[in-house]
Amino acid sequence: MTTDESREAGRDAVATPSRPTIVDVAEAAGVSRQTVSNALNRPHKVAPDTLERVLREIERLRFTPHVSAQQLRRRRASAYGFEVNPSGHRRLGHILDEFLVELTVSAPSHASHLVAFAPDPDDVIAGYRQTLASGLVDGFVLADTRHADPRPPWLLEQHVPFVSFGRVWDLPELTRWVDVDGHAGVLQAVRHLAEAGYAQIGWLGWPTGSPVGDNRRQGWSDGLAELGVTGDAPTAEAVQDLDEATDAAARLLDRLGPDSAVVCASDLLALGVLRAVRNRGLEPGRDVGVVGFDDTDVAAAMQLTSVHQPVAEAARTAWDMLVDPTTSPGPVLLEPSLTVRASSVREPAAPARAGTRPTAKQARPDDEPPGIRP
Amino acid sequence: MTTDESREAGRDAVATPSRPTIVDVAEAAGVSRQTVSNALNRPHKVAPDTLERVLREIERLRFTPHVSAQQLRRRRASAYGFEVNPSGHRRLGHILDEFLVELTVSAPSHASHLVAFAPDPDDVIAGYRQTLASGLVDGFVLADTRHADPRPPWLLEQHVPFVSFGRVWDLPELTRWVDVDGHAGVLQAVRHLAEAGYAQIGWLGWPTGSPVGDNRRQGWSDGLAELGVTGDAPTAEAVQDLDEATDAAARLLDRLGPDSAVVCASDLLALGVLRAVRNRGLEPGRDVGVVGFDDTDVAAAMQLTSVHQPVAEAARTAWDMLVDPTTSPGPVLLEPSLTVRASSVREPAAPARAGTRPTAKQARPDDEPPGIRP
DNA sequence: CGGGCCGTGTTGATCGTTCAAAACGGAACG
DNA sequence: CGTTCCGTTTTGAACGATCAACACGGCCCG
Repeated sequence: MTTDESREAGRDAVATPSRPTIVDVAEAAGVSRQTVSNALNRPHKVAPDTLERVLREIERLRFTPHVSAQQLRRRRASAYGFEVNPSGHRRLGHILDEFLVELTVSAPSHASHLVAFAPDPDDVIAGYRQTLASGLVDGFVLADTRHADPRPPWLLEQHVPFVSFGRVWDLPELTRWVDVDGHAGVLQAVRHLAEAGYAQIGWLGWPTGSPVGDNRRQGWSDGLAELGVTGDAPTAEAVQDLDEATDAAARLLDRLGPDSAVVCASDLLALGVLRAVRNRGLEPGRDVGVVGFDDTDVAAAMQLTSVHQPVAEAARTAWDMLVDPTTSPGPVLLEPSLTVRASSVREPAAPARAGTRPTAKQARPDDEPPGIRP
Repeated sequence: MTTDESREAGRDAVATPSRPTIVDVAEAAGVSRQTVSNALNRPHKVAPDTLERVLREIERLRFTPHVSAQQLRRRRASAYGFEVNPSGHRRLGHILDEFLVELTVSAPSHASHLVAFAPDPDDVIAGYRQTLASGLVDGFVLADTRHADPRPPWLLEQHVPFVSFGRVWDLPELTRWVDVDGHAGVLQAVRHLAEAGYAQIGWLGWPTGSPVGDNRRQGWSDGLAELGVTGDAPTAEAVQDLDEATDAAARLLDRLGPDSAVVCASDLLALGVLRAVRNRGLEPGRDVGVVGFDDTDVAAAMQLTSVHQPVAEAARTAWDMLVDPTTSPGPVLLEPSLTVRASSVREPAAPARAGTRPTAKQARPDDEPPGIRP
């Protein structure tokens, strides 16, 4: 057994600390390569005692199949690309970073992994084409889908598997996406505020035209309708800028009566409200209820009640739709939950307390980082 | 040429839209496989006219080498693992997410790519071992190194290539890391505040014992020494919690005179100062100077001056150290810059203005997100 | 009792590329 | 004119796994 000896020697010697291959396991277990392969991939086709013997040797030799070899032979990478965006990553909040983390966490349970890539902003499609053509990935997970997004049509045309976190707005016939129901989230917020006893509930959102923003605003007006509010309630608009948001919030507060509350399309807008409230010597929560959206770290830091997106669940759903195209092909709309903090609680002494809505949840201690992280 | 015909037919037919291989290019250019391979990997070993012909065919057929096949034959993945942490990702700020993005952006220029993985928190090393054993990666990029971190010793013992973003505290002999000079950053902050005219400069930091925090605090005391302050200046401590930070800041403000400023070990601590300042009816910047650390999105939103880490440069440096072990083996300590905003400017009318320190930079408009991002 | 079938295991071919070595043709040289 | 050498190109083998097909023995069945 020259091969055997040289291998064994090689493993012990300093020269070649090479990993064991399937052949090493086969020889050790006294079977052929294919049987080892079957033991891992089709255990039911292997006799029980043989199976046990092979698995024992696999364990003993710490054998792990070489992914590249598998990819080559199977003609499948079992990997998916995820675009990370070099620009715009200083946005408030990091839902997408969180989504990437959760995708990564769920990857092993689908025998897959995630490859990050950063396409050239001037030709995004080229980045996708290149990543795909190299055989590095089988498909993609899209996020941050926009109006007139070039990616979904191209992927569809190329028959490339993909899912999207966020509705694919331009292609209604495309159902392979998972999103968070912003409308429902804002509705919860309105109900919660009404229950907490605020007399009037205003809206601070983005200028109309953005699909996400319009959807959230609809949740607010539907919530008011549900409460029996008939006339038009006060609203204000601001783009994603704290100073503008503060000004808009101030105007909104002028038009709201005492004991009012404001629901916002984002945590940053809510931050503007907090600031405007404090500017006139009032206390968020006690005097004016405020609810944000996204439950970012800023919300946690500022004791801001906010609509929380179930990102981990979204990631799991995305994997399901991606790797098993037969099940759950349809769109999935996840219900967000409300993380209640001091900004929507009127009694100042009591700590943050959850509403009675089934989906409302209390801010848990581990929402805040436990230790010091620089 | 049966092979040729079937291939051509396969490409046109709906059945097999398979990617072109190196053999297709070879046949089209009238050379052998190896020559095509050489044209891409050793162009100098190919006759000029042949080279041109081959490259033209590569372009025409849109040939891209199959990464898995390369990895298998080269016995090298040209990929590196990056651990993403499922817990604790709700920390304030997202320096590490940003670092991941910048790593991804720089990856292609080193003919490499990044694979995200999430090890089991109960056995982190197992996750590293598994990822490595599968041949998916050649090494790792570490981040968030801690005291008593098990990863560096293990990687060293296994002779696995790695670099670290953040000093490897326990192994002084290990030099393969890049970090941001917190000491220098705080020093800049102190100089900037002194120049802006604040009479006294206090420190709000974490409890002593954390290497990062102690390093930053040292920058503050060295800065005061440089200014000729001899006695002990006021300091306070708080863990990473906004309420605690606010209380600590209030105590600190009691001990500081008028026209004072506070330098903080983190943006969250600085947020506490902002709050404490406003609680007593004062205005950050005009009445009390405040500087944070990390230049997170919160800092931008709250108009907080903060020490900015050159994350992109850190990522590039990390790649250099990782893939080319001959050059720059030593540790690299990068100089942060100061992003000046309203919280450290005394005249209320004037917009944020940079100090005269060469590394101080003004907050650029694109620090804030341009559009609406939900 | 011959043929088909089933459970189990083996062998040859293959995925697409690069390494190692050999082949080829022409120029330089003794 | 034979030999050596060099630049260029080609051929065989290998990386480590899986697919496809087949071999083998035992069992059932007509």
